[in-house]
Amino acid sequence: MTGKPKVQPRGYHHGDLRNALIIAAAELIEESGSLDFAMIDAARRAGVSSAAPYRHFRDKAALLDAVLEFAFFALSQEMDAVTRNQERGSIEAIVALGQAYIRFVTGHPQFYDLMWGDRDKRFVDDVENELRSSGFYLLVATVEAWCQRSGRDGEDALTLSIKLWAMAHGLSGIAMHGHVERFLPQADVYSLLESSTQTFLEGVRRGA
Amino acid sequence: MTGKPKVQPRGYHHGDLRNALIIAAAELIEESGSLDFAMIDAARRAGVSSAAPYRHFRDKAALLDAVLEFAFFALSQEMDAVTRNQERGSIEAIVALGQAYIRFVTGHPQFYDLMWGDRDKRFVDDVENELRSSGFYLLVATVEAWCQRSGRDGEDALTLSIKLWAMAHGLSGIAMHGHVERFLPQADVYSLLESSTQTFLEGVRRGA
DNA sequence: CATCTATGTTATTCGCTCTAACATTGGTCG
DNA sequence: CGACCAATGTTAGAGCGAATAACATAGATG
Repeated sequence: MTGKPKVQPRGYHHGDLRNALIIAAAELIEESGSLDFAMIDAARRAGVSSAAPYRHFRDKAALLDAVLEFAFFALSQEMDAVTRNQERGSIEAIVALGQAYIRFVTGHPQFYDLMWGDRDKRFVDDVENELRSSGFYLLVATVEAWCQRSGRDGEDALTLSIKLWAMAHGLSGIAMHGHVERFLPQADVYSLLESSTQTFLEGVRRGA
Repeated sequence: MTGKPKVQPRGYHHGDLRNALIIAAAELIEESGSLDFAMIDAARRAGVSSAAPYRHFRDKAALLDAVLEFAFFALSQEMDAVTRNQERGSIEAIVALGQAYIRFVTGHPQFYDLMWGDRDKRFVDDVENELRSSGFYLLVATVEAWCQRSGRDGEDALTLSIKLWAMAHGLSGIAMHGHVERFLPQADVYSLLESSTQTFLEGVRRGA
């Protein structure tokens, strides 16, 4: 997280316990497929006692928040990577962003639960907002470019982006719960997003 | 749930404890805004001891499943009610269904967490699928009617319905997390859905 | 090198889920 | 009609995990 190199001090003091705990928690979440891991297991995995984590995190929710921050960072990284291979302002670029979103979210269902689960438990701090926005504004910029290229300068790129985000987000959730398989066994969620996006943007072009 | 009348037996045996617990749990979830209620509180609220619930539910997850079933039932009821006031096969009918979905989901965020949270904890039984489908097939029927009216008989109503569901579902989640307020303070989620739907269906009409 | 603070440990408390063993009662069948 | 028994309730308590308190160690700093 902080970029410090991983070392093996093995002394009384761990040296990088905070990050070790975040990684341990993320692993436990990934392995169990649930957010209900035991604090003591994360501690054990990091090689410390059950009380040690509380020097770095006020409580379990705080550790989960750190994992959440990590997840948002990873997501925005992947979205960022994807835009590099796409022509600026093309429909393909917009589709690729949505597909990256779906790929990340369905590939890490536990992170999805963290990111979109219970709202109240989470202190929606600046970091989260910033990271979340960084991914979102990538989409906004792409949509703005598309508007210009399509001669629809008057269009509100922000509103359009929210709607496109909703499409990708909605399809992710539906796919993750197996509803795509259930109702459209022959379809896959990535092509659903592609055709949805094309249909929608065609509607925008037509001024609807 | 079972339709039995609510009575006041007040004896050693409760008489309708199973339903009383479901209601108590739903209330606690609603009040606390979280799924982490204590089993003993639900029991207390129903007027029984802490062990009594386990005669009716194997564990807490089973009680949550019952609440989930109730939530799906309530959702499909609301969607059903909405179609009655709409012209069959109109865009308005489709929009109204989506808005009912959003209204239910954002109005009961805790139910949303139940319905769309952790997948593994939940035994996805037939009842859930049936109820979930009953709401979904309401949409499918409406979309089919719209296709006919719009002279687009060849269109796959099922695929279209999944995409429309995704729009409503995605907007719900985004709105619930305050992102609509954050990014589009002057907008509201219901009109976003309306314009999204219109744009999308215009794209479909154009054959995109 | 003395000390101070960050970070770790062990021991413990507390709350909650779930089970065990026992109690009550309403329905059923001789 | 009355004896039984299955369903449904009760109290007691085991066991787990979160969080805290009191104590220990060591790495940094003057």
